[in-house]
Amino acid sequence: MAAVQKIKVFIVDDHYMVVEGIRSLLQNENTIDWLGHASNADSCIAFLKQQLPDMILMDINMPGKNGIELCKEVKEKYESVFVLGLSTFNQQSLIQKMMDAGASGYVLKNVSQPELIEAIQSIALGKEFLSDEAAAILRTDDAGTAPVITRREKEVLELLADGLTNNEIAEKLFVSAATVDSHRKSLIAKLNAKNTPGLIKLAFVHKLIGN
Amino acid sequence: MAAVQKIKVFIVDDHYMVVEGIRSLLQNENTIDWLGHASNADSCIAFLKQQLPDMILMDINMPGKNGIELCKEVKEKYESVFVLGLSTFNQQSLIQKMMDAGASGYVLKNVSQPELIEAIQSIALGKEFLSDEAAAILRTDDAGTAPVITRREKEVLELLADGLTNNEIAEKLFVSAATVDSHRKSLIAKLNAKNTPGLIKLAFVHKLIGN
DNA sequence: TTGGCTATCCCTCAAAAACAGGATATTTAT
DNA sequence: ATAAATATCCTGTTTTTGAGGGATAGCCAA
Repeated sequence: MAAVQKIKVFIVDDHYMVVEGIRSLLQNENTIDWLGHASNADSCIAFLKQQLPDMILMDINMPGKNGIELCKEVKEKYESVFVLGLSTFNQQSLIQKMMDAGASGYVLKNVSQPELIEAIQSIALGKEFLSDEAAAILRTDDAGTAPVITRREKEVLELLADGLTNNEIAEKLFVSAATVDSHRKSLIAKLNAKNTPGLIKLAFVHKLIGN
Repeated sequence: MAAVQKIKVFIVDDHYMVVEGIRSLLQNENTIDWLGHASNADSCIAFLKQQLPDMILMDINMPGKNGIELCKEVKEKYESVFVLGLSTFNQQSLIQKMMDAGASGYVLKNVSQPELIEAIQSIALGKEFLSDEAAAILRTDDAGTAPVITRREKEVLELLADGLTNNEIAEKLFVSAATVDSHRKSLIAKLNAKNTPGLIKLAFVHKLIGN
């Protein structure tokens, strides 16, 4: 199982201390070769034009273009490069989006050194790797709870959150108040809320609105 | 300005890679002495019973007891220990809360090595230190928007977010519905909301409730 | 000690939302 | 092509809210 060729990894993370931490976690691992790091998506893309790593460890939460978009872009242009998502957050939706974007794995930033190395080595062999916690979250999945709302419902939801009444929303969307009301009702039903204030809270909890 | 005595620092952060990163950033700095790290508030408290550092670098976002509560506890028990808050997030309310809790400084996790060292050294001299970004945020401050709500209002707010009506909340809190209503109204006034759904959104935006 | 904030309670009236039924086109997906 | 989901509109009744008021007692800080 001796490594004939080192796994060339590149890091994208806007937190220098995290980059340093990863470097430190990997520096004594002789199957892994550290190519460098970028602190944002654009630098990463620029780097890839010069040199191709085997794998990119990619933070999901970055200012500007986030990890999910960057991952998509990388996989489109450089199909052979594996991506391992890194994040502070263990949210089902994030993990799902990252995997959908073409990532081969996902680990939380509280990952241990052995687990990180295991992740990198598995992925280099073409496998998928989810940290135990991430896998658990994907399983525990709120599949049933997963709220799927329509475009129109989302519009109404946002306006409700802004404090508009049915009538005001109706005017804004050029439909009748009854229509708005029925969208509201179906939102309440879908998210299993008791009323509109409760709906707004659940919308935040489920990340349907944010900001 | 040669250091007669090294500054003894201790780290509390649940992300091992961040701990490693900080260690790496500080390891060649001979004015700083690394005492160790804890990955949660309880371990930190346990450590302090044995040895007192000059300063604790403390992550704000941790599972269990968060950095703000931990900071308060530390400052109550060990007044002389300085606390430097660390966070991914540059939110006005977080920074404010951390400083109110007794922290001597706040830096974002994307801090550079020189800035981190400068922060530690300034704080060790008894000064306050805010990273440029953090300071800017405190200034840009939504001073007018800064929502200060009372304990009772927060209780009512949370129950409203859970979808309870005035009457239901009144029963739960053993007060009259009119009382609940007046708390609700003052919340709406304080947060400058248009109605209850809008209030819930703003409560999330201002981090008065979460989850 | 005095003034301000908090928490509590009360009132009215109109507007809005919650609840409970339906109905009918138009997409969308299988 | 057909079924399911979506978007639209309707009519009721009951409950809650929003927007005005105002009042009292306790507590804390200047």
